[in-house]
Amino acid sequence: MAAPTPTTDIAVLGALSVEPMSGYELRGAIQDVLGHFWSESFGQIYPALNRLREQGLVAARPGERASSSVYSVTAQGRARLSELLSSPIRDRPPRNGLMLRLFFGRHLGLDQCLALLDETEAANRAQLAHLRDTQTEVERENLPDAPYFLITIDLGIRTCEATLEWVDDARERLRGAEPAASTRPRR
Amino acid sequence: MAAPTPTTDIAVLGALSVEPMSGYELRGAIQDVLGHFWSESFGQIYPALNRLREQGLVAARPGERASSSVYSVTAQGRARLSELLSSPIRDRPPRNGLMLRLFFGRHLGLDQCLALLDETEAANRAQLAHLRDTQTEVERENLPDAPYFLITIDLGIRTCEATLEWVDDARERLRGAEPAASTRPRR
DNA sequence: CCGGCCATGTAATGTGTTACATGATTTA
DNA sequence: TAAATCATGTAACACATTACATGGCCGG
Repeated sequence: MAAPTPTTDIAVLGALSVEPMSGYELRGAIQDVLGHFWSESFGQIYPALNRLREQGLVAARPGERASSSVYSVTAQGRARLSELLSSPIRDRPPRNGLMLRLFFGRHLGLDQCLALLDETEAANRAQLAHLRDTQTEVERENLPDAPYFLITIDLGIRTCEATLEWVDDARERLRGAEPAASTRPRR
Repeated sequence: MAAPTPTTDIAVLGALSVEPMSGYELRGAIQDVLGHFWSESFGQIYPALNRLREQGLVAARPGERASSSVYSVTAQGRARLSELLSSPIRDRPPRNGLMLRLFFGRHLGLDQCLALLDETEAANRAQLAHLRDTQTEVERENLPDAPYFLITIDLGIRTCEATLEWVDDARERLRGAEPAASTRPRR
């Protein structure tokens, strides 16, 4: 029902411009490589592929498996991609659940705030490791897109690093602000 | 129509717990103070306030103006806030339009990529200045919430700083990768 | 031969913004 | 007195996820 929006088209045309693949693989590729700043679900991808095919922006050829298709970008599709990339950026307003909870953390309690910081640390360490792996892989492959891929990865890495430094600092600050709260027994 | 979700309730109850205010002021407060990580529209706020009032979580008293109400959190509301703050975080998957465009920046062209970096720099400088102002203000007011407010502001500042450093680096990298493209006259 | 992955697709549902409608109050 | 701001609220729309449904293929 929901006609996918132009932004989904950018992700789909862009990913297919790097390498032709099936809708299923497309989802995986977007998750793996663009996962730290983008996401697409099957509910968006399949309708988008069909629509883009009807518009002549992608071409489908039978895949190895009977039920699968391999999609590739047509010349028109490349033109459309350039056009879409120039279109104004309209991001949804931010909604960061972690920050919201920490902001009102006084009502949550010190222990739970520290637990949130622990989770954040773990998530960012994992993310950082994944980004470094991807970085190494991209550097090895020597694609024409490499400089562009690498700067986006670099921002991800810097953001993770800044967040990890912040976690350490935030922990100390919260412990300092309410020294006895976490160890005080309930009377 | 759309029943506001629990996350809106956190923002509304949390903001009102700091200081009672009208729905209109609530929007402004969320924009000013939580704006770098959260957002609520009137279409969410007003239905939420009415629902929370029916549930006895907030109380409304007439404001200075005839058509306005000042909402404050009740004891039940405070309990509910603590509960909501402990609920699992379910963020929407990320969708960063800038990163998406830079990732496929080869199809956009060097000049437009550099323009995107310029916009990013300007936006982050402005954001950083605003965060520093807010930081100073919070430190001056000496609220019990201050430590929690300050750590969220600090993450914002660190993220801006990291992004600004990244912009410089990204510019150099892109210029180095396609040295002649930006100055080459069209034949 | 069965569990898990590959593969496609649709319908229902949730979530949230934008646009619209209305009117009081303040300020220039 | 006109424009801007304060103030509340609803309806329509846009966007995306989740759940569901279906079936082929492969390895153990």
